[in-house]
Amino acid sequence: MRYSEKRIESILRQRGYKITPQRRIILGAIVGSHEHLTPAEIYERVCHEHPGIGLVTIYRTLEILAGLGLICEIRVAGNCRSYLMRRPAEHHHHLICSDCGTVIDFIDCDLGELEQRLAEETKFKINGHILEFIGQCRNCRKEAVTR
Amino acid sequence: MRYSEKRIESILRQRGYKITPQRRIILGAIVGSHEHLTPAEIYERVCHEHPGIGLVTIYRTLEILAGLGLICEIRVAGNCRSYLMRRPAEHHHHLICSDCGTVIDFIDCDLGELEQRLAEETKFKINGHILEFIGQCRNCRKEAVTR
DNA sequence: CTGACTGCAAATAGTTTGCATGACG
DNA sequence: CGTCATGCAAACTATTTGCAGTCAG
Repeated sequence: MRYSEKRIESILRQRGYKITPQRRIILGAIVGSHEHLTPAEIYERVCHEHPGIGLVTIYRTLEILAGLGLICEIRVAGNCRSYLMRRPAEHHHHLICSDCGTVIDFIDCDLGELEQRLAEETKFKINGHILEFIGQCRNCRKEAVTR
Repeated sequence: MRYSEKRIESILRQRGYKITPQRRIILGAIVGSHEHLTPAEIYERVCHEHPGIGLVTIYRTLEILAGLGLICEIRVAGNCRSYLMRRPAEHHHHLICSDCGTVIDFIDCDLGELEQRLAEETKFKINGHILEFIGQCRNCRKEAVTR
């Protein structure tokens, strides 16, 4: 259950954003990938189809999409962010390999009770949460052993 | 339950690191604060006591301390990291205000079962997790209303 | 003494902004 | 056609690295 490209375009149009070839191409790259992509990675992929596209445009497009909640932004080790198609309603989390950077998604977590308690104690209005497990994936475990 | 300055110095010495005045001052700043501090914030605080100390030295010291697990590194919105005294054994998490950046710590979470299930399913060796709730703190909620 | 540490300056990485040109609607 | 979007260049922020001088042990 992810938004289709068409669906996203229509949402953008509704909000008054224009559908430009660049935005189409960027969207295509994100929709067509199940991985997390950094702006730079998207840039590389997209250069083939549309040389001359600016990295800046990618940053700006990602910002809009993330602002509308159509993609989700995560922050991984190092200093860069990475974006991923959001699976709407399907709130999800990440399991990240600290060695190779592989990211696996999972959806269930049961934090409602904790969230409610925290909200009461702190008077925060809680809008969401980030849950990431960090570890070593199977491959990296093997390598670590044989090394 | 946090490490004392003395304790940290002795750990550093054990590992072959030298105890320099700069490291003492940096340590003092972290130990003396219950907030999360970015390298730049530490720099500012420390400048008064020791003008001429280099931001670089702070980065390098924080790297060592985090590497030894004596402080913990978090990544907040924006592109910067921030460090905090670690409370050893007292695994903790964050509640972050998306408006003003305030960070509140909390310690309990009950993810053991989920962690175990994920480990089985993915064959990861899970070493830890990051759990952060994002929301608006009481003050920022008020401001948002009156604005 | 000597290797580890410091601080400067410069390099790097990621991201943002100003601005003139271009194109969607 | 007006307004928003693009792409270049330059600015900015956070962080890292090279190097020569300095100091803890």
